[in-house]
Amino acid sequence: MGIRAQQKEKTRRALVDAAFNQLSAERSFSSLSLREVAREANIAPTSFYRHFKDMNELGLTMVDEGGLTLRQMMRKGRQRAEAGGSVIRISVDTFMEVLDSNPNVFRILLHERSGTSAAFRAAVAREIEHFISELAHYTEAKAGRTPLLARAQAEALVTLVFNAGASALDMKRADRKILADQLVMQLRMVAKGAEALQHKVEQR
Amino acid sequence: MGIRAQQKEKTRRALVDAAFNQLSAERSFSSLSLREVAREANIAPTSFYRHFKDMNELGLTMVDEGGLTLRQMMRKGRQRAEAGGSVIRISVDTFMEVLDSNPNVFRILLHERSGTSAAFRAAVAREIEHFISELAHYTEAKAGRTPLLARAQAEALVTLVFNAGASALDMKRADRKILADQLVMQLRMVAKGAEALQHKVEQR
DNA sequence: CTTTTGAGCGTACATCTGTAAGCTAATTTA
DNA sequence: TAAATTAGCTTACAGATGTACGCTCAAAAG
Repeated sequence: MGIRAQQKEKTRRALVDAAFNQLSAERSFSSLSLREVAREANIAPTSFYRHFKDMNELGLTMVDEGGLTLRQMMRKGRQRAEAGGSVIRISVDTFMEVLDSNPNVFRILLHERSGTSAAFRAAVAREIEHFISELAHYTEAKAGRTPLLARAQAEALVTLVFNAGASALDMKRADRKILADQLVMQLRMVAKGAEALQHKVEQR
Repeated sequence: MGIRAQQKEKTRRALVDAAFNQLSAERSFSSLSLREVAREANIAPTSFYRHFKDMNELGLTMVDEGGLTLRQMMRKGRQRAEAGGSVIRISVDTFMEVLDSNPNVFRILLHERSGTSAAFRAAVAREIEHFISELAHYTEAKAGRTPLLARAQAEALVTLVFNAGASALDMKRADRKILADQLVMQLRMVAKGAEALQHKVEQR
């Protein structure tokens, strides 16, 4: 890569990082202005356009990147689980750790999931869909679920985890522990319930 | 009520209604400006302040009002269920009807739940808490659940319903039907699972 | 070495925002 | 009836925003 392309990539990263850094509990992506992001990245407002068509394009980039980050971290967690222990417990713990170390990555997904841009909502839905289908295949294989049941179960699990994540963002460490315990209980409910429904189907 | 107070109330309603009307899939409350709302309500921008301290105060009013509306409609649905039939099925159907007739009421709750204002998030959480505790008491009484279990179950149910509601907002009637069926399945999972966990506790 | 390219900059402008100040006119109070 | 209150208005201003336009100057291409 030439010097020029290298520098451009660096600036692009500065823009993405600047935007991520400006996210917080009080600041959503859609409330960021092009000028603010450019300022934080130390470039002139108009130079922004050398990298992204508009703020929308930057935001979608962030959603994609965020989804990828999240999935990679969860995958690492699953590897830990294969060494033994409750899959549910370990997955929840991993998720909470991700939340702790990358809150803004989670924030943009969480917020834009119910945001005002159809493109953003679709992008987030796509990321979440990755989680769901990965999980559905897992339970279909490991627990021998009907595809329909596996899908419903996976979706319920992901929904509960995501939702708990949203609550956790506003909490201190101690309260998160309680939340995590309750989440584990809820996930077990779904697992047990799916099993019961599965048996019902098999009895016919 | 004097003529003056009556007119004032009328204008206040016009403001609230104007704000609700401007909400849509592409427009969240936080993206509305004071001037826009005033324009839609046919008053001068500065007259807004005769009714609300700022947009925040209007928004919190809307959240409270919206939560109340939602609860009232769900209560009516529960009365229908007492005449016989699956509580889960009827509740889901009622919820979908509410969504269809008052999408913007649901939108503000949904969006501000993960919004950037702590006050809004707290207000929405309070409204949701009403649903959860009502439901928890119900299952504690009807199904004899442990308080802890009842709480976790109720929270899971409400989470799943709310989340399905969010997805439904983007769907056409036919797809909503499928979604509703899957939601019913998920709610049954949770109910069955909670039952199973309850038995486990009782066996000791 | 000469030419082309393009990242980043400064200036400029039209538009929108929240809200301060002070007026009007109708209702309410005394 | 006279005085006080107040909902709503007009005017005004400072600040922020997105982005069009044209320049510079270092890197890349030839």
